[in-house]
Amino acid sequence: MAATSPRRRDATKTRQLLLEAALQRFTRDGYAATTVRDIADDAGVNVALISRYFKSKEGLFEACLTSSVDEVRRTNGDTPLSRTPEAIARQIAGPCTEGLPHHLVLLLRSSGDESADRIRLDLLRSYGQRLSVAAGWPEDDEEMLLRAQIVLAAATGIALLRTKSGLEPLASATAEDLVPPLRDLIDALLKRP
Amino acid sequence: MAATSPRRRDATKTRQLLLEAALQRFTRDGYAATTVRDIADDAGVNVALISRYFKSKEGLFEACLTSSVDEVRRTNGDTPLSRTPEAIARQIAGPCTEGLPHHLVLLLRSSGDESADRIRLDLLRSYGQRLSVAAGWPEDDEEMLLRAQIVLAAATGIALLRTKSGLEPLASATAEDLVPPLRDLIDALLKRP
DNA sequence: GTACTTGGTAAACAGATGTTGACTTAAAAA
DNA sequence: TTTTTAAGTCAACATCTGTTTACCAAGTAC
Repeated sequence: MAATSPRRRDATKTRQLLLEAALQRFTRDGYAATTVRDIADDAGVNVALISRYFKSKEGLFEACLTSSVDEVRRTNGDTPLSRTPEAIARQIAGPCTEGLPHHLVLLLRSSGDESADRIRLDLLRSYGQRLSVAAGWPEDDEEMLLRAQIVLAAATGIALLRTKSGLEPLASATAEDLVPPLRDLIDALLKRP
Repeated sequence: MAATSPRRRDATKTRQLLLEAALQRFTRDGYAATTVRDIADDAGVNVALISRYFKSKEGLFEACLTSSVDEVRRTNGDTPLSRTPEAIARQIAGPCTEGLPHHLVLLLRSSGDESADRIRLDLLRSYGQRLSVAAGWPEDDEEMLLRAQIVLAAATGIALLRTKSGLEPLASATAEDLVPPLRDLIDALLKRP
């Protein structure tokens, strides 16, 4: 089957549609406030297909989470510290204007499921460590790890506050607006003396 | 009725019990994931009393929100900038060890209700403004207001990450651990040149 | 003690929600 | 064309959730 002739019935395509719709809903409204019927309607497919392709609502949530984790890893993978403020600013500010979901915000959503929580924790931990190391600190420096995690927390907090409350001027600040303060923040927390 | 001889049937007392239980649940699990039966069980009272004393689940949530807003206003009311890091650190770190709810985290919870969202937004806005002014900036400085709101976002992000994910060392950092990085963060974002 | 007010309880309700199984139909294989 | 496989639909289910109503009982006033 050539990629140019799309089947009218395409399992992978509808799976993708469901994943994207779920990503948006879960990120914006959280796990509990989102119904499978909402997601299915957004995707324009039948509700029963969620159970078919993802086994359950929780399965779909986990799929969203891993997809989001991959995206974050891919986007901010090997950014040097000097470019971290821009990377974070783009991560925070970019999606809001493009209608895409905030990957960082999804990381704060919880289904109460244990395996989902582990996925989330793994990313947060490794990302914090990467940040600390990128700043030029030894891997086992607990104090700097704490500071790196505070940077992470700040980034997620900003992303969340932007989407949840229309707090101005934060809510509609552009990536360019966010870079200078983020640079100050990151420098203050991670810069070597 | 003397305060020393508690009535076995005390409306204000059970109202308070419900409020405290709800505060804890809403803060920890969010609005949608919390059921009125959970709250009633925690408080050790009948479910129907929620509708009686707070009209509805949303009414109870709003009561929690205003109570939390008052608490935040009372605690961090007129703190000068020099003592802000300690105040925030205590706000973030204190409750976690005492089993009390994180007022900052509740501010990120949403019921989808409009009036609740306005309460939340009002506090965030005024708090951001107060922070900017406390740092010695004119009230209408948009750029500094943005920076103040980023401080606010960082604080809430930290509080949220501490409660939601067991991200170490952030999750079990004491108030004393948090003060130095928070001071660096606040100084970097708000200090006059 | 009796009447009355009020705090509390229990059961039932209507609607929503996640999930399942039987059925239909489009596409591919024969 | 006929058969077979897979994608999608539909309706029902069991359960959960917020709310209401009717009822009970403790405390107060008479």
